[in-house]
Amino acid sequence: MARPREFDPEAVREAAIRCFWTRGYEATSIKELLEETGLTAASLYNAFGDKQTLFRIAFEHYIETGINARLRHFERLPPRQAIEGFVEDTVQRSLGDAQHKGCMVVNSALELAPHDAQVRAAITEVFERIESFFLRCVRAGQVDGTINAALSARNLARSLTTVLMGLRVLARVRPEKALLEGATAPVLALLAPAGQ
Amino acid sequence: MARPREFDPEAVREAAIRCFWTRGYEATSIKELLEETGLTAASLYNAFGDKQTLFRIAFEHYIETGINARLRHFERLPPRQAIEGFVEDTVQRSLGDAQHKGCMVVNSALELAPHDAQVRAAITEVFERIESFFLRCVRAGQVDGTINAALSARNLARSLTTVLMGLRVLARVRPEKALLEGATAPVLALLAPAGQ
DNA sequence: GCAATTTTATAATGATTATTCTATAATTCA
DNA sequence: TGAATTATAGAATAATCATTATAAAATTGC
Repeated sequence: MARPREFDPEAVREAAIRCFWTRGYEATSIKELLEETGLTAASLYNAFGDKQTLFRIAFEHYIETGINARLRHFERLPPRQAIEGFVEDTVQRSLGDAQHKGCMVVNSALELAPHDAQVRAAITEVFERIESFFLRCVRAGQVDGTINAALSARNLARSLTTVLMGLRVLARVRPEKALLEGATAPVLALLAPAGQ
Repeated sequence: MARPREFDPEAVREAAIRCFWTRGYEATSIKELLEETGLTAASLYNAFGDKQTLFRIAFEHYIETGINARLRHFERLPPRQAIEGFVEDTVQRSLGDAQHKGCMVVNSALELAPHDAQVRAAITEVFERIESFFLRCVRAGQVDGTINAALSARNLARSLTTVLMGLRVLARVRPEKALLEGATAPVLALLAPAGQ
């Protein structure tokens, strides 16, 4: 019933993710977004509202593809392997991240969460989802004997979540293999049943 | 030999720390700094150079008082207590931080380190200092029998450092006592010698 | 008290910020 | 084909950004 848009909204969303992920929210200007997306200001505002709305759209999609999809993937593995796999995958991603972009959720947790209730709510949800992923794995592993049943499952899950966040911080400054792998080793070793 | 300045440079530095700590570098405007310090633009630029220089001065002082002084304090305790004390102190600080400002070093690690080599160098130094504090404590504790000697001291130190960073991230979003204390418990329990 | 020097206050600077206005182009339904 | 609708391009907007120019004020050594 009207002129069709010339751009692909998904490609624009991906370009927005690249911008906000690399520089953060404040440091990304509309000008940069226009250059990266190839849109004009009018098209971007017409299609996405304002900068804040575009960020939220990009952020939600990052959470879905960068966090939720990964959790669903590792959740299918046996519990001990699911935990190790998710942690090791995070280390690998950090080491392979040539631009040191880190994790967009962790970055936003520091830049935006304290001053933006909506972003904080989204991040809280992510953190709780990661914690409960670990919690389910630990409990299942304690049942099938692959994880030490003497430890508090809840605290272990929280500790694993915390290590994950800490890795993302360290990696933005010192993305060194020995450091990141060394940091995870004692916590992963802690999972081992008492006998072994 | 000339007109004396009317302001106290140390008070200005403290005001700058408050601004940059609360909002970060980019989000803090010169206007805010002038309001918080009570200075005029001419005075601030005359005395401190530009925004970047003022940040560096504030940041260096934060590192000295907020990190180095604390490390020196806990370093005097017996090794196991030094580790536990430093970690628990960090948890307490996070819980008592009504504005959720977090740690200025961790905040800057994400906002500035990837794009500012000088800041990255300062933060790398801090992270290495924390790691070597933990390393000295772990080794001493393994010698005096208060820490499990079967574990890799280097990896334990790295793990403790990582947990510390992770706490600062979590606390900016979910500053809950049970969460932060629960997250540290397994790693601190890990230190216990095999017998106990 | 005067010259020299530095700090102040005020205003102005040019650049960049996010956002919107105007007009034209491209489509669909009738 | 024409009316309605939406997308585009390009320029304009007002606000804010960090920084500096100008000139008056306050001190010291002489």
